[in-house]
Amino acid sequence: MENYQGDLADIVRANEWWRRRRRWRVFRRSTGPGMAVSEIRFFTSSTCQVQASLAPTKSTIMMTNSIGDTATSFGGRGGGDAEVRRPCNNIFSTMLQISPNAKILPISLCDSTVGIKNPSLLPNDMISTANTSKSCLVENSGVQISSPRNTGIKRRKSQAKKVVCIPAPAPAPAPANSRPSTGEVVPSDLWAWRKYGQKPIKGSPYPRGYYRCSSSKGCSARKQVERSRTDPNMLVITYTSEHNHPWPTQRNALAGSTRSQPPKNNSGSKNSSSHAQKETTNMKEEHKERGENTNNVTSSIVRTTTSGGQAVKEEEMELDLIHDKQMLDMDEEEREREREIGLHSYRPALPESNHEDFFADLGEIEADPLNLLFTQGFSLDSQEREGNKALDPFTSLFDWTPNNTSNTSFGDQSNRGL
DNA sequence: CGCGTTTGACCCGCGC
DNA sequence: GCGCGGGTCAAACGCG
Repeated sequence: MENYQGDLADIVRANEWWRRRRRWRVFRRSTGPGMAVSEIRFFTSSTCQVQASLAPTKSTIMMTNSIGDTATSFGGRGGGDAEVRRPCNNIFSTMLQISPNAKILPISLCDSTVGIKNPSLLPNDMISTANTSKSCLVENSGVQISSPRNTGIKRRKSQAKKVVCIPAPAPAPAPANSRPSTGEVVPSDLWAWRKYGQKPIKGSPYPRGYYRCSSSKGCSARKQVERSRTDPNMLVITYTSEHNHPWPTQRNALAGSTRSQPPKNNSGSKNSSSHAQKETTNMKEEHKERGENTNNVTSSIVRTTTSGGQAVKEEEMELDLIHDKQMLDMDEEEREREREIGLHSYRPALPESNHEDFFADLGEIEADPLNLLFTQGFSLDSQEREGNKALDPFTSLFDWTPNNTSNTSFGDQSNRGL
């Protein structure tokens, strides 16, 4: 019960994030690169309140919620006012809207000082507070880079890396019929990862898991997963190296995801489009069986420690890929609604220089099963979702209200071992 | 058989 | 030089 509020916040925070990503895409296309987010933090709950007051020389937005989390601030220039207050009776209902007159300086979402592409654009106080973000608190100094011991490349050298904070799924109890799990419950992403090690980290009660990409042989991409020592509710995922292969159109059969899931209620479908859905269905059922309070949602608060913007681009691609697919899957009416909303909302921006390449690259990305995972929840209105629950148990994950939070789940889509 | 996790051992960079 | 701590390897084993 202690995690209750935090989990709710996680869900809504994730919702906000995904919402924003979707809108931003529309927004960028409709208004050009003039407006971008300078800094944002989300502390939301069942009731979201967003206020924006944008003075000619400085803008400030305050967000408050019903559980006492506060304070989102933006800095920048421009004029205009915006105020949005709407109840979050559904996690998809919350949106942050800002006057189109607002002009906000561009940096990446949840960047810390090391991630801000152009810190000079930010007020000093904002830079300093970025490091204290409750929702994205990472120990920058703790990130170290590894390289194969036989490559001759020295370890701990600075190297492209990305640090992603997500709300940590509730630790999954080890299944009775298997070896106990000692690792994290890692939300799936679009790649297939194979765990190759785990180490206890000094000063942290939580071990760090080491994963490498198993989507393609020879891919040097790696990631480390650990709970934030400062905020155990957050998972810190550090990506290192780049994938040297295209996006997997289908995740490797069992890669880091479903092996432990109880199986086979045999819808029989083995096609790729049902894969993610199958995963989440299984995981949800698993949680149901355990009677867990599973409110966690995969969120995405991204920060990068690279300077060239490449890593950011990749991360944004990962996430926007999902959005794009969502857009494709939306019916026309929904898309129209998205466009309208998009004109009055904003989302974090990529570094200005990457806009063109970024969108160009998007075209090369293929659909991924995970898209479907999100698409269901985002593209249907509540009535439609209600009607689809029977077909897609996962859909109900997103049909969140303050009254039914005890049976939703999202985060625990990785296997038992993590 | 292929792919996954687990886990102890080993390697290596870094600080003292 | 030495010890510590983090990163990786690889054997053992599970699962489909």
